[in-house]
Amino acid sequence: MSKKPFYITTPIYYPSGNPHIGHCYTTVACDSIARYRRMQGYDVMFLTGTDEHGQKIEQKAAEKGVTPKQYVDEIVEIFKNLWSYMNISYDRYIRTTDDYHVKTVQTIFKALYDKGYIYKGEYKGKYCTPCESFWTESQLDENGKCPECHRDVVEAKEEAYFFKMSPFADRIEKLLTETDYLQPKTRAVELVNNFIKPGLEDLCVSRTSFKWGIPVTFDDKHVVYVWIDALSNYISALGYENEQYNDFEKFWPADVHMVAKDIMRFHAIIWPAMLMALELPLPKHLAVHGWITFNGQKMSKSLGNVVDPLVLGERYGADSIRYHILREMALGADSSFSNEIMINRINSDLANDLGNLVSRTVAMVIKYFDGTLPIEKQSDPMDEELVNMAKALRGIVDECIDNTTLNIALAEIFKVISRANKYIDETAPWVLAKDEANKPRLAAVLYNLLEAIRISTSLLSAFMPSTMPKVWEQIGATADDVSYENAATFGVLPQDITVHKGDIIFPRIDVDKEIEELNALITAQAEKAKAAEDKDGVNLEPLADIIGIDDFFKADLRIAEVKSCEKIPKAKKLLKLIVNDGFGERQVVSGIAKWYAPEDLIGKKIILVANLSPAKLCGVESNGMIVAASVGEDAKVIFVDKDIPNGSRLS
RNA sequence: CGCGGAGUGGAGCAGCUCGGUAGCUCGUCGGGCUCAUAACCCGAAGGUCGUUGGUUCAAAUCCAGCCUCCGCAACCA
Repeated sequence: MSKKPFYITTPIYYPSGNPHIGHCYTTVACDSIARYRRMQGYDVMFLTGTDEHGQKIEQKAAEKGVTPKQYVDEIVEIFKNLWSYMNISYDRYIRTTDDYHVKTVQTIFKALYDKGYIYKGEYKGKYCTPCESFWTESQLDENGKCPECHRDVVEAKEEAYFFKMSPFADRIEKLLTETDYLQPKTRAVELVNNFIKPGLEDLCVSRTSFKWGIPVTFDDKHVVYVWIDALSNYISALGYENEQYNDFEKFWPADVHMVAKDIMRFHAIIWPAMLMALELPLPKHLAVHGWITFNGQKMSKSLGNVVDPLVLGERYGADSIRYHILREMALGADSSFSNEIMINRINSDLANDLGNLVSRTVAMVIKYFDGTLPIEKQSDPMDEELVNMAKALRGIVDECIDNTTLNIALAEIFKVISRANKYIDETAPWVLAKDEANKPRLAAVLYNLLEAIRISTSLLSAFMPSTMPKVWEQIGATADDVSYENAATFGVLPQDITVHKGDIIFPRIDVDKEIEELNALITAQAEKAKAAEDKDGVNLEPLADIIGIDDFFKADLRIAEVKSCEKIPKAKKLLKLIVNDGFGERQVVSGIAKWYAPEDLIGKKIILVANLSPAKLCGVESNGMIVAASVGEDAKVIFVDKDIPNGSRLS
């Protein structure tokens, strides 16, 4: 009998920095599903990896003075260490720099080219430099200018290959709206309205502006751009068009691609289009989860709230972290992370409910029966509810795994654990123990508790693989006792089971103390990161190419005074300013609304790029540009002395 | 009027498809128990379900308007 295959993937992560708890969530979720499927008897292929090409990696490596490969090698080690620490049971780890992957990508690129889906797109095209967009003649506006910003377009300097997406638009729309490919489906409308209805644009799939990528075999000026390079990993890792592996037939199409919402679009539209072009079957499900937010904010290094999963793991154990993120995250929605939420969760569910249940049960078996239950038992109608709940649990969890609702799976398991705690109160074993005549009843109660624990923890072991075996040791269960097959049956443990007192499985955490220490740790970490960045200067853009003084004077920089300023309602980032440049008043639009309120600017003098060609932003005309300094993600407007007259030129 | 989602006791969420007693976890307060990790069990307080109007015998649930928040798109000239 051959086992049924099950193929699940994480995205391949971009190693431009260390892994954080967001990477951790996706990977832990996939790992739990993979483990559960293995328990169920599937032949599982669980793939993760890293996406190692691209300009950003090239730059980062250059800043550090190492080759891109050396740079990624180092970070890949960090990823692998974290996965090993978190007990991630991946079957394969793919790196896009692996030879076999390179071969697959090159073959795919050529195949799409030969089929006519990829074409060299630039030489007849027009390029709008600011928009970084190519346009065909027909797309230009009535004046032959960029249809987006209505400024001059130039013959493109960079030729590029394009992937024709439009032939697949209808099929992709159907895939999103009429099948259960996308989980949850709520975002399908958004995708269809934003991308498919307006017409799928052809996708630029090669670059000549950087070298760190997979060369196009038939045109070595070009490297393959991220889409085809990265997305192909899901099939190259199975040996599609390469010699490294040969289980493509067995595992494709994938059962689940799990991704965070920021890359949903690529997996919902581009990836299916590629597969359609290659005439390959489509994956069955795309499970999209949200971000882990920190106290409601998106995690970011500059906010100093990036949580290092390794630090947390060392303090509380990998399984506690696994449990917390799996329990908090609902499919499709963001979940809020904070040290307090996490510690409370660990305390109340793992320490108080589960850990304590094991502890008190084992203690009673030892106290009342010297560790070994007698064969003779006496059941009671009172037992039924607990027994039935435990027996039904496996079916419920199965369903949750099918639907990728891991948080619900955990909630259901903990319902049984909770019921078991209640059962102790109902049966009051310490009362039974007072009368020798009640021993058979007492033995039955304790046996039922051990069984409830056995069933819950055997199912839980997919989610918390390292601590559950410790429980089994204490309740005296063998590997066979805690198998998936036995998880739907009550009464599997031997009637004369012997338990063993062990260490506390989930120690209670002192909330106040830990939060204080964690906050200190995070602050220190943020400061250290900041200091390192300042030192390395990684925040600074590289210096631009040398220019002559003539080039400088091409830009006419003038002092101007802000007369009035208001927000542009439709735009989030834009302010509309009326400035006096000495000659008169003009309207300028600037993308600084995030950092400046209109009243911060009125009356101030600023530097204006006065001879910039006019442009429309969100439909509002802009004549010129306000000079500002970029400080990391932020922008700081350069204010100048009040005494300088309007219209003075910078030279 | 670009597209979409969401507003439910102190916090986080479920319920809304298919109207009929507003539910869960945590927190708070009170009680119980003593097997256990100051854990466990029971009970209570606390919500006009964003707002206004409509449909209906009956609206958290259906319809319309409005307010607020969030995401996507657009947009840092």
